[in-house]
Amino acid sequence: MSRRPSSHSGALEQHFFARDVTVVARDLIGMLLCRRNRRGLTVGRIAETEAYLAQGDSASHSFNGINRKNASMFGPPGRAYIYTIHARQCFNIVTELTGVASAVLIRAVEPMHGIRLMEQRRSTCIKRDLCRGPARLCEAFDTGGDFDGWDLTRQCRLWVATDSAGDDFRISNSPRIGVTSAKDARLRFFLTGNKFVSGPKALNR
DNA sequence: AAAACGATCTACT
DNA sequence: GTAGATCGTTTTG
Repeated sequence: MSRRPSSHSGALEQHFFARDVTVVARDLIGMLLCRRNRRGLTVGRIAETEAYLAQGDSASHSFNGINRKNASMFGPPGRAYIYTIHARQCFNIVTELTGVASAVLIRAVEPMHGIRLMEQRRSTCIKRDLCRGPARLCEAFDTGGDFDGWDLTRQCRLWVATDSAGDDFRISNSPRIGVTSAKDARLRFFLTGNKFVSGPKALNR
């Protein structure tokens, strides 16, 4: 029978996120992004991430210091940082110690559960396009700007969970993790050969 | 007040 | 693979 991931996959705790941002970005590959509200439960396996460093990363929103918009990046690890661009949302997870403004952008997840709900939110039935891309997955999971600063370790409404053995969402094949250095010291991580990643660059590796 | 700029997406070849 | 759409925020005059 179908088992609920909330009963077998515990939410990641704060100490998981209180580590080097590139390590967290890599370790998040294969973890589960979970969202629950009155409409139901949606779960996706994290397929692509990107690390934004606290130091020397001109592409990071924290590069020019704290302001009203990016304040969550300077807060405790394990919180959400949600940014709006092109009238769309991007979902980040704050890492390292409080005051160290690093974060991991979730670029793509593989739909695992609640696909019907994702299809409704996204207005498409093309599974590959449901959660491929940072703004698309935000729409599929209905993670609006309200979640900026949200504590993702509480296992409530929106959280990140381990892919613990025995539940319905276990990774069947050992994921091969690809790494590519990008400009401005950014780092991307993704499952090689996974079709649920956001761009052709990742697909080709 | 106007223009330029994005951590993007869709549609189409 | 890429042209065109998109719109809030920042920069410019």
